[in-house]
Amino acid sequence: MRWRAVARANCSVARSLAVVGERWTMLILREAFLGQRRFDDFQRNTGIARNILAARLRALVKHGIFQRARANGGGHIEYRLTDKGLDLYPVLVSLMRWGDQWLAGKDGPPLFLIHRGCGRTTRPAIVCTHCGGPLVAREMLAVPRAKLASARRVLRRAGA
Amino acid sequence: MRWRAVARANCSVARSLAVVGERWTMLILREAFLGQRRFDDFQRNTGIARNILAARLRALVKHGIFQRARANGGGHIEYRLTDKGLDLYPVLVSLMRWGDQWLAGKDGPPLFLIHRGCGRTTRPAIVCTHCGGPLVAREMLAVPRAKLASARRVLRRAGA
DNA sequence: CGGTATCCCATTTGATACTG
DNA sequence: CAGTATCAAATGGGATACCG
Repeated sequence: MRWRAVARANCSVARSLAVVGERWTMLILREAFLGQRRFDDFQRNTGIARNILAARLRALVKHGIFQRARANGGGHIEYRLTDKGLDLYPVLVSLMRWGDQWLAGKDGPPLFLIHRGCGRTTRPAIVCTHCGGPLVAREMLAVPRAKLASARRVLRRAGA
Repeated sequence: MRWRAVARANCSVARSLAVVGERWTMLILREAFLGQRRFDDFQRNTGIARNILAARLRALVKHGIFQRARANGGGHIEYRLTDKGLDLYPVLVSLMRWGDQWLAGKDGPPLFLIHRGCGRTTRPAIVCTHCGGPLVAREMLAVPRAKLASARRVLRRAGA
């Protein structure tokens, strides 16, 4: 299979990767979440080549992740995260958390996240929206929509 | 900058991407989380070229994400997720959720996640470990370790 | 089954220079 | 500032065949 076919796979992971899985794209998004909005700032902070950056930004705008606009007053050009773009935050945070946990030097994580709502530094976790418990891979079952009903039956019978 | 330098960036996102950010790698991991463990199954289910798959698996083993071993009884060869590998689950789930939300066809998401613990299908979310509230990008502040103390002061003074 | 070995092509990349 | 233009070099990708 060609990589390009991945965009049309019946899998949300594959489709997402087709949009944000290219090299550099996540680092551009990182900068965006850190507050950067301008071409040259993206360029400097990531070290990406200018032509590649231009291509990535174009694609991200096309996919509705950035909105390209002039700053207030008609100043410079800005790339602002749309709602669709902002919604990628969990992906970035998950990557960061994993790196914090498994790849950090002995100084520990370089960056901390403060949750304005509660004013605390937080180590975000992914949880079950029903029971609030942390989602651990081993406790999860992935079921294609067609098999949902039967999977539920089996689980119930098993006394879960 | 060269891409290779990214692995040594002082940023957990960049470092993580250096390990799992290559093309195909996430799709291999997806298969692993769906229960696959064998070369040919990875190959068939992802459509990746065999030589590339071999290279990716080698790298993932080297990075301690897979453990390569013979199946019980000395049968075939298996790639099993280590703890480090299993810990990538949130990354995969976040990608999947974003795709579910923004890229799914009109049939809706192709795959559902059942949390064995509570027996319900769940839509995982990333939350603050302190207050339990959902983490929304706009409500977060990223602070380099060196500026942690001052950032906290400012927040407190602001009455947050 | 679980890979290697080859070979070739396509794409990506990075550097640099240029422009309105 | 926000890009284009160009171009050489590197890498990655895919198909196929082969092997223990």
